[in-house]
Amino acid sequence: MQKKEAPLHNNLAWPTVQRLSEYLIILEQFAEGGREVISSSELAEVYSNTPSQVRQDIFRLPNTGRVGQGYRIKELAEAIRETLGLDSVTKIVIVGCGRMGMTLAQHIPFGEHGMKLCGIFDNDPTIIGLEIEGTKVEDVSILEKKVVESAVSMAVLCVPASVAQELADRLVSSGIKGILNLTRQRLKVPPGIYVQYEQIICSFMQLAYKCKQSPRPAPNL
Amino acid sequence: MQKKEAPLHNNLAWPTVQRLSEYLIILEQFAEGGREVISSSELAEVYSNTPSQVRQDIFRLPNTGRVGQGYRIKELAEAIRETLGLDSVTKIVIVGCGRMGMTLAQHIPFGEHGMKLCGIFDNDPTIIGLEIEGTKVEDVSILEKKVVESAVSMAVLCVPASVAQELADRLVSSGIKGILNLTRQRLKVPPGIYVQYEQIICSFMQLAYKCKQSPRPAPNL
DNA sequence: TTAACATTGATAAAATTTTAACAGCCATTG
DNA sequence: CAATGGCTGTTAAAATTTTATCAATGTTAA
Repeated sequence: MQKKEAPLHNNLAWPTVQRLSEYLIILEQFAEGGREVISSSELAEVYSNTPSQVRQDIFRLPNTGRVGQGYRIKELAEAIRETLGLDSVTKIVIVGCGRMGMTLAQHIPFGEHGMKLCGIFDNDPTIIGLEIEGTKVEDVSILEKKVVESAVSMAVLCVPASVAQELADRLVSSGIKGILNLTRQRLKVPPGIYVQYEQIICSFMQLAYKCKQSPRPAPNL
Repeated sequence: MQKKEAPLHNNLAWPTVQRLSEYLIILEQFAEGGREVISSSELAEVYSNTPSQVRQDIFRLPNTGRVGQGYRIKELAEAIRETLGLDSVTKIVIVGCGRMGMTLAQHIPFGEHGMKLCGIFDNDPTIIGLEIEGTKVEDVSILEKKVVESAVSMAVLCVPASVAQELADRLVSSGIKGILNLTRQRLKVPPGIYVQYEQIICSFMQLAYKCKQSPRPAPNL
């Protein structure tokens, strides 16, 4: 069976993109553990979906698995990175260094995923100047200057909701391409600019819905 | 036009549940601002989808909008809360009070969304005893006892990946129903227990994919 | 060498989700 | 009071996404 040529303009379905990013995390962990090969059914087991869906997701990738053998973990991970656009460095800034911004700055292994943290900005004089994970917090007044200078392409927005739109506008006018929005403010941006909303409270609500489907089980200690 | 009776066993499509939780945040903001009524097209505009989809999502809710008038914001919000299971109090614990756990404890307005934070647990003696937003951090060794006692139904997991599965097991055996997992460890849980994964790094990757679709625009200052 | 086995790549069918269309209702206006 | 306009509830069609199926292929064992 011959693998069809990968289409040049690879347009993946959004649910597929979401799963691929999660597969990548799983693959990286397997790789750390020294595993070299994984089958679609094993990945499906860990991810809690079906082998068929895993194969369908991987099907669009440039990579080739080995029929009868499974996938080389490193090759597959690389193929996912490439497809997601993580093979070349993505420059990022964090806007708002309150509790959440600071936590993200310290918590997220940007470097491990093809991203480079190029700046952290805040307007609080007691925070400006602090060094977090090797990056100094700068005054938000020089945000535009820095974003343009470094040609930053993505921003994380962790400011109070009341100023979120204003800062989004400033980021957009500085040429930013995507915003990861952790505020509860919906943002209005021009076409071609992408906003990804990340509201943990919504995840709670969604989990609450799942939990409602059946009664709480008895403890089993 | 007569509204059909709401089906008793209201089973919503998952994408619908996701959107409803986000609509709720938007509605709450409009309500704060003093607005009383909203139309499907207005909500669609803010959310960036279509009026048709908004109406389709709302269609399954027990609530009734007013034909020709739009939706009463408070009624609609209440209907969403009810449907999502946020009308009765959901008891929650936070497991792991490192940087992320602490940030969540301080950052998330549990009370405003029908949830009650019933405990924060860690194993670090320098952290145990701290009081965060009115809740004392307790020793994780009494986790099971507390979860059973208070009949807690959801947990947030913010521990190192290496101990995530172990703690998930302990939570499950204590009768927990749902886990919001912020670690990068995939969890294995029995059927009927729900895990919601929340990996910010994945949101970054997904945003990177969106951004890859078109080139970075020129700044426009 | 040949047969048995495991597992992918690919396609087709099934299921789900989104979009479109419109009748009916309420408020408002002339 | 009738006509107009705006917007929902509902259904049907279209599009997308998931699942099922199976031929093809490399590996291993007899």
